[in-house]
Amino acid sequence: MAKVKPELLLIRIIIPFVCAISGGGSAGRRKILVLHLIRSCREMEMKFLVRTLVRNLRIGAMMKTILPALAHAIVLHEKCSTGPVVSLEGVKSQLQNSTFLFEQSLSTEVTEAYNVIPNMDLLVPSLLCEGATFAASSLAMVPGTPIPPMLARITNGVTQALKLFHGRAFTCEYKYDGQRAQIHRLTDGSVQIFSRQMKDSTSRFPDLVNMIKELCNSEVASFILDAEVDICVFVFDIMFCNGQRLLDNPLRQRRSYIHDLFQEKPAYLELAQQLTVEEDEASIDNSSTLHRMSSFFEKACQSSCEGIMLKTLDIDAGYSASKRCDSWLKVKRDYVEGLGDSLDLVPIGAWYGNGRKAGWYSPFLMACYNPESEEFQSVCRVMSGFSDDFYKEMKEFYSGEKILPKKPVYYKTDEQPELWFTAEQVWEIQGADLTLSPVHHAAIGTVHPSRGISVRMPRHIRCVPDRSPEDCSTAADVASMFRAQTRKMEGSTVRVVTKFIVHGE
DNA sequence: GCTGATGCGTC
DNA sequence: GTCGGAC
DNA sequence: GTCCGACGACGCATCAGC
Repeated sequence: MAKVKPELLLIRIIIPFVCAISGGGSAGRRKILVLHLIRSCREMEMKFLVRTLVRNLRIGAMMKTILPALAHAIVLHEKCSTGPVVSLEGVKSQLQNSTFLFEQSLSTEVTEAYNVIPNMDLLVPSLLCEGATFAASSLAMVPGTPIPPMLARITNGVTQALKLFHGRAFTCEYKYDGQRAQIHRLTDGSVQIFSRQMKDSTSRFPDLVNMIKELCNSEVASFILDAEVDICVFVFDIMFCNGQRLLDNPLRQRRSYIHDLFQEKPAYLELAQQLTVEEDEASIDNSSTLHRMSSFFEKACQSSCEGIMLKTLDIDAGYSASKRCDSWLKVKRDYVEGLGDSLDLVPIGAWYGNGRKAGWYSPFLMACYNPESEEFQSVCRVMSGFSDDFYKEMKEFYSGEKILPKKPVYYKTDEQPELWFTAEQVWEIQGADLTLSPVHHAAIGTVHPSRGISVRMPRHIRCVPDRSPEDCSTAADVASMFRAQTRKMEGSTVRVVTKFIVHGE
């Protein structure tokens, strides 16, 4: 192969090459291209080329860095275009004196604007046009451009939540187990739906689009709604309505706008189930309030919801786009002590960690025990809930004799960890739900012929000391927990038919 | 045309 | 989604 | 307090290779 003379690596030249590679034998051609790229690298380029290829740049330059820089650029831009032509150094020294504070405030404005409308295609032109006079509020919300959804803070129980909202009116809502959907109606009458990550997912919900068009009142021009969608649409907030930005209106007010937009259609489009606690009831000493909240939470869980949300109604009750806020709290079943499904599992293998966990084991492969077949059957991987010190301990503990040369026949799993361990310890693992798994073998053949059981969002809670691996959770335990869970779901809600068939793109 | 691997997006 | 840790 | 990077289970679409 001819030696490639190192040329400047330019993204605009490389990308079309990469994109063009597809079809038969493309893997080989891709390999050659990467080889050429690597040969063309100089100094630091290799590091970032590789990081780019594995899609993990790890340079810590997120919007927090970019946005102030953008503000800085705008100030420089203004200076250069309005004042006499001076050297960049001259501009910089000027800035340090008079404009420094001003630049800071512009930076705040830019950041604020970006939080609400994270769209450079809108932000930059507006900045160039308005320059130093730019204000976050002047960047108009546009239906069709998603805004980052507001997020909630984790709370470990109804009592803690009530304590946090002491003296303020608030609402409790079911937290439905579905997908977050931001529903936009544009002035031309079309409807667009965005996911939690602000991806356009309109095409995945064709039936929902039609229903929205059908159900909203004729005088409605445009809106942006926040909702959870599973088989029904549960609307819980509105951020924009008929040209009006509602982000700063308190939730109680925003809610009234929702009522004006639609009639509810049970099992198709509903407002989220809710319970209101008024200011004078919102006291930690008020046992009646606590009781109402607890039973509301119970009811939510029984209706196959994940738990409840709590939101202030009047005070600090705006819609804070993209922020995880104290004005929205969530209480999930599995956060509450003793309510979640927790399993005692045995680490039977592990992979080597990456990045900041390089040199440690992460994740670990966890298994339950099946005494009948005398097998350890995998349940899940786990990488969350460990302290750095714990990783160090485990690196020392699982070494030497405790690392097996190959997978024992009585370990059952489709996973292929880099290392197999002898069964030694028992760890308590907590998760949100149990699921049927295509890869894990726990209780395989009992609740499903070819699938085992796994656990959603597993995390390590603690080590269970003085427990022999054979005394961990059994396959039968896991199976019965799984059955209990599905029973609960069938017994409660009126989940009739799937109305929103999710289509691929 | 089928199938296993991979990527991507949901939680 | 969860979590611990760095800042 | 906030942010960030470690990674979890799954289902689906797409692709590469036979």
